Amino acid sequence: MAMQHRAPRGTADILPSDQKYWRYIEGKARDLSRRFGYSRLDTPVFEDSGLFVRSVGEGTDIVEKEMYTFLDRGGDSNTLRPEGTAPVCRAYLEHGMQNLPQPVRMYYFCPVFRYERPQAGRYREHHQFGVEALGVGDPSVDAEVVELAWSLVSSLGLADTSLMVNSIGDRECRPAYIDKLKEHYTRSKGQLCRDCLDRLDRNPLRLLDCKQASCQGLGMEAPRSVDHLCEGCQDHWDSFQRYLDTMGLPYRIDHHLVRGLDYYTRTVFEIQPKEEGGQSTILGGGRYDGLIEQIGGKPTPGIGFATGMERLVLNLKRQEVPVPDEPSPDYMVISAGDGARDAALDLAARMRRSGAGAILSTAGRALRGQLRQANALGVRYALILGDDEISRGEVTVRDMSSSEQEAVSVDSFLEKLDEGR
RNA sequence: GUGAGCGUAGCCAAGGGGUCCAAGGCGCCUGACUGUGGCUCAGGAGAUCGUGGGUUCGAAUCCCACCGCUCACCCCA
Repeated sequence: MAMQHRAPRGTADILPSDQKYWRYIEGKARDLSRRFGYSRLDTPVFEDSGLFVRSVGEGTDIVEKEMYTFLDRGGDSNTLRPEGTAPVCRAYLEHGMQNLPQPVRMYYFCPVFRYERPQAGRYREHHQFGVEALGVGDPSVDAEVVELAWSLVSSLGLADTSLMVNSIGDRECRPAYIDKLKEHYTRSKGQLCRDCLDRLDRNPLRLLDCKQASCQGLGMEAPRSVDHLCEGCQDHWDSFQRYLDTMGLPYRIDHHLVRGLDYYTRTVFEIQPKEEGGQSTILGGGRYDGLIEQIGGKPTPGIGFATGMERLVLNLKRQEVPVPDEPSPDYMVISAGDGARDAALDLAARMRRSGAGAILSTAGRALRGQLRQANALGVRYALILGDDEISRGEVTVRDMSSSEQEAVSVDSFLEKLDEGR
C-alpha cells in the first residue's frame, strides 16, 4: 500500500481490538506484584547514554549497534531506554532508596527500544513488564522473584511453558570458568561456525547456546558453569534450588542458559513456551550484584526479570487463551426522527453523569440503521426516543437479546440507573 | 549487517501480455410501502494493481531498480 505515512519499521499500533490482551496481562501483573509487595516505578523513556553503556556493557550488541541515541539541543547524548533494569537502579540511587527497608521491591511497564531487524516477536519498540528487588543478596529473594515470574505466566493461562535456571557465577569465579570454556572450544576450533569463532573472544559464554549442530555437539561436552562456582556462589546456588524445591516450582537446570547482558551474576533464568520458535523466550532475568556499583553506587545486590508484552500476547493468541473483553457501554441512545436529537443528547448526558455508559447513535440515520448499529456494537439495550416518547416524558427500552421492549418514564429510568450502582 | 519469500480496495483474494478504466467474499453505507436490529434480498461507496523506469502496437500480467512487509540468522523480552 502506497501511503504517505506508516508506523516506523519495527513499531506497531496497538489497535482497540487488541487492547484486551494488554489490559489482561497488565491486570494480572499488577495484582501479582502487589501481592508480592512490589510497588510501581515509572522512569523516563530516555536516559543519559552513559547509564546504558556502563551497565549493559560496552561489548554487548545492545550498546554496540542497537541503541537509539541522539544528541539533544544542549549537546547531551541521550538514549531511548533499551532495557528496564538500569533505569530502575539509577532511580534507586538517585532517590536514596538505600535508606528504605531492604530489599526495595519495584515493578514497571515501559516501552523499550532497540534498533534491530524486526521479525516474529521482535520489534524496535516493544513493551516490557519487569520487577526488580534491590538491596538484598540472599537467595530467598531469587526464589521469590522466580516464583513471581512463574506465577505470572501460569496465571495468564499459558500452557506448556518451561522454567529454566542456571548459575553463571560471579566476578570471583567466572573468569576462571570462562578460561576453561575458551580452552575447550579452542581445542576444536575447526568445528566452530563463523559466528562462534567470533564469540570465542567477544562473548565466550554465548558459545554455549549456539544453535548450529556442530557447535552444539561441542557444547554438550563443554565445562559447566555450576561445576566451577566459588564457595559463595555455590552456597547461593544450592540454597536457591532448595527454595525452589520448597515452593514446588517445576524448574529445570539448563547448563547452557546464559544471558546477553554483561551485568548478570549468579542466578539466571528464563521462561519459554514449548513450541520452538525463533524468538521464543517470553521472560528472562537474573541477579546483577555488580550493576549498581558500575553506575556509581555502593556495592548493592539486585535481581529481577522482564517479560516481553508482545511475546506474551503472541502466545496468548497462539494458544487461544480466553481473554475477557474490555467492558463497553450497555446502552445506546437512539433518536427516531430529527426532532428527538436534543432529547437523545440530553438523556445520554444525564446517564453518563450518573455513571452509566451510553453510546450515542449516529445522527441522521433511519431507526433501522441505528438499531443495526446498536446490534453491531453489541450493546445490551437500545433506548429509543421519538416524538411519542418525548411528549409523554418516556423512553422505550429495548432489550437487544430478547427483543422485548417497554416504554418507561425517563425519570424512573434514571432513578433505576442510580440505584443500580 | 546477512539470507529467503512476498507486495491487487480496511481485510481475504481471482486474474500471469489485449475481452481488466480489475472478478468474488468479508466488512462498511443505503434501501425492501418513510418508528424497529441480528437472517435474507437489492443497490452503493471504496483500487494511482507498492513506486519508478524499461520491453511491447498494447502490461496488474514480462524485465530492472528502488521502497515496503514477512520469516530466518545475529541478538534478545
